[in-house]
Amino acid sequence: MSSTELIGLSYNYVSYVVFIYVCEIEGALLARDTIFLKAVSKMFSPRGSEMEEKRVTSTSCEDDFSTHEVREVDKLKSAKSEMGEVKEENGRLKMMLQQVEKDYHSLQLRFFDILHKDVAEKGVVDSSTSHDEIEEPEFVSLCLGRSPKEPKKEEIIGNSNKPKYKEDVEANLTLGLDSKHVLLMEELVSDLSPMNSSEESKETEADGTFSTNKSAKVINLNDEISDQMPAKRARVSVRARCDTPTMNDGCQWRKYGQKIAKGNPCPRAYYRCTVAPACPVRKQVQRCADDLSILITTYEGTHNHPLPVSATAMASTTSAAASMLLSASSTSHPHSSSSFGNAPSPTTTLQNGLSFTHHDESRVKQLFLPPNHASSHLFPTITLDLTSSSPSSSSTLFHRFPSVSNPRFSPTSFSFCSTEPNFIPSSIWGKPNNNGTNTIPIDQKTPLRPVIQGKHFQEHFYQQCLSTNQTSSWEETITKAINTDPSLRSVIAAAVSTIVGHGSSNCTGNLERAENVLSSGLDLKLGEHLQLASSSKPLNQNGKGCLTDNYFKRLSSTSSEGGNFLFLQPPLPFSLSKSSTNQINYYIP
DNA sequence: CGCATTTGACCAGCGC
DNA sequence: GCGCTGGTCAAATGCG
Repeated sequence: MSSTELIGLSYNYVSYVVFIYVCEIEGALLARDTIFLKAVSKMFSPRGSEMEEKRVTSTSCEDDFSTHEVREVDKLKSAKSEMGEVKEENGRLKMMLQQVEKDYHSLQLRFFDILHKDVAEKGVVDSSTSHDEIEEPEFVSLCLGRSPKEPKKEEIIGNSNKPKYKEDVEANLTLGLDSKHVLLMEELVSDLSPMNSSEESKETEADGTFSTNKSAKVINLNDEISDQMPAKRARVSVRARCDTPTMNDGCQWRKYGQKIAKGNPCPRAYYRCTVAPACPVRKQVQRCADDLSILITTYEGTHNHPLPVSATAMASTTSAAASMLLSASSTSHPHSSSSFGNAPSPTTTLQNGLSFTHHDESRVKQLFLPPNHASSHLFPTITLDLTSSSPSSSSTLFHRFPSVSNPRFSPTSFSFCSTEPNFIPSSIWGKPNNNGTNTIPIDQKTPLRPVIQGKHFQEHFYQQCLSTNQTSSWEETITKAINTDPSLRSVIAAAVSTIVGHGSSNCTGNLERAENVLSSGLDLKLGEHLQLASSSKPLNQNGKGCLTDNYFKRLSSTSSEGGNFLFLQPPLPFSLSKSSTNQINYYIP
């Protein structure tokens, strides 16, 4: 693994941390606001005028009154002091938030710096490298599965150097649940829908309309964002062992065609999403020719409607994969596009999560053809391999799709390892109904994306992530990866120390502490974190916030208790494996 | 009867 | 230009 990938991994990792961190602080700020308002309302409550009345009417009982008045004045004073404390706390939290953002930004810059250096070095080696692609600043998409940004989007932001993420966070320093806040949260959630990084489908554009429900406004905002996305349409292909005709991903599909595709005796079925009438999302389902127990599902398009909760796991997974594919396709072409298909070429492949690998063509040709061979000429395709069970079965870990005729988009493969033959938890994709189709109704009680607001979003968001019940594998994967690779640990430790280190001037100490945190096991207690992040009672009995303190204690603690490092899990576990080739992967048995 | 699926026809893109 | 292939359409069919 090159330094770039290493930094990329840590950058991605740290992005999760920062996101959670910011959410924590925002939650704390909201809580402080509540206290502040309470204090103010206490001051101007009817009891105040009641006190005035008493002052006038109870002149005959001056002793009683004076006692009572003193009591009320004391209360007023305590309320004022409380208000002052809250204000101070607010200020501190704001400062901390700004510091985190600053550190995050500097980390980002460092990452880009290293990345550029790395690419430049490779550019020297490979003279055929396209400079345009080197300069393409789409690495940002590594963050939280976000999509690459377009200059147009940056123009809107107003500062091309400032990440949108930061801008949004800054917008939320107003502490209000205003539209900006909703937009931020909405954007974050919308990134979890499949293929949001891809452009809106032709159908949607042709229709020019969206659903007329109350979510239309927010969806249009998303559409505005997706309209700014690059004109690439990524496809996400999921390979999974599945006995049923289709994999239940939580969405509702209608079959509209079936074909016998070349190179595979098994027919390919075509489905379109029917959750919303005009939803442009399609999927293709085909059995693997080599192993009939493996079902290959290829998703394409962007949902233009809120997703059922049961569909979010798959949606977020495919979205993240697509984002990484799109960013990788823009950043890796210097290596992949030059000679792929003709000579043993160092084809960049996102394999087993975040590592890169190189294949020669002879190997590539042994692997199966993609279900969408022809379309892969047009669209970049990423494969999430959910079938592998061990690193030794490397032939099934990744499958390069030979896109010889058009090397522009080298299909990319992710691999998710599992020890169970049919490991996809029913909690994620549910169970197919009798006829094998997916007819999971949208839970009407579940708040859909457009109505998720502010703090409630956080809870909802985390709950959704938690509901995927995939905590352990990803935690274990990352934990083990970090434990087994000292260099990775160092890089992440450095990144983490950048974030948590602002409280101390001792950078070395921070680094050391962060390394200790990492080596102590990175026991990622998402449940605990949820408690923290979504707690409706972030204050202790004194009315002072303990949330942030707890957070920092947890973050900096090196005790064996674990829970010392918190971050958001991705929707599905990205397993990392170590193979014998020149790539460095991480594998969790 | 309504809805979902099946299946042959049609179209577009690509390579030769 | 022709043939191949993937993708979609829509009438026919099946099912509850």
